[in-house]
Amino acid sequence: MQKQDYLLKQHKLKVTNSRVAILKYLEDAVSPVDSLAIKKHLDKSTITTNRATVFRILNIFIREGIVKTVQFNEGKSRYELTSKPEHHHIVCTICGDIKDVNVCINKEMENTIVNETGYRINRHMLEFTGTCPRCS
Amino acid sequence: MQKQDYLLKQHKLKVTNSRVAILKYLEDAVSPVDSLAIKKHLDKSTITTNRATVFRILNIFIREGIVKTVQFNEGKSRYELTSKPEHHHIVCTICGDIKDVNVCINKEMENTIVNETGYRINRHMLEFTGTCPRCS
DNA sequence: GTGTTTGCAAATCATTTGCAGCTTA
DNA sequence: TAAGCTGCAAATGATTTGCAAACAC
Repeated sequence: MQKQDYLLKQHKLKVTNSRVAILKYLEDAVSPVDSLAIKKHLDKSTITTNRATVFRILNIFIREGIVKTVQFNEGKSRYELTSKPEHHHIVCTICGDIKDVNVCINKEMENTIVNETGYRINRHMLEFTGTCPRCS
Repeated sequence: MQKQDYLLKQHKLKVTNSRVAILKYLEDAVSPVDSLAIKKHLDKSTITTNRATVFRILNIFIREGIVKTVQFNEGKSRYELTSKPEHHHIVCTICGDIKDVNVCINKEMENTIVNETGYRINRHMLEFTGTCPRCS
């Protein structure tokens, strides 16, 4: 039994080719991928999946907390595994390349916000925009 | 001459009712608004504007650097004036309420990223998610 | 076997575009 | 008047949904 099968079973989800393949693809992805990239990847393999199915699978994964979305002002969502170590992204405004960055917000900052707004904080998201070495 | 007229002229844009009204609405907005909220606001006044026109105006303002977009994983864009002092947002996952927060990334952090990735940084975006005092 | 998934086609939602008529400068 | 705007309707692109057939367990 593959580890993807195991993860699916843990969440009481049926093990299907598309789901396993999508999980594998997300594990290998070096940056958040969009639904079309997932679809194209599957098309290259023996597994043919419908676009609607890709979205349905992704939404189930999101509901289960396996996947989360990121949006980079592209008018579409990108998806990545929540199990990836916490990180943020920097996007090249010229070529669209996305890299992970490992800086993070400190507790002190969060406390300031809690005091300022009265909100309880669950998550935060940090995104940088700039030009990559090649495009600079 | 109103200050909105002046701003439009500075950018060599013709002064029209819709443009002035959208600028005013954005000035009064306490958090980023979406295209529909803008349209509804205009409908309540004497100015009737087409949805397409709202988008066209917003895109011109973005091109001119008067307005910028923010996205909160809602599948749509929100808009705010770039002239607002630099700030970030915290979004309530329950009621969707959005508040400004005033913490910011420090230089040190940016330097770390520059060294780590080789990217040149133009902008950054910080977003917190949590529950507002009322929903907590 | 039965409840879950999937494919397909149609629907929806945000946003964009072509074109003809109207307005601002 | 001319370039720049706008309305309208149709196009686009991402995502969702209804329904009937196929599949996992």
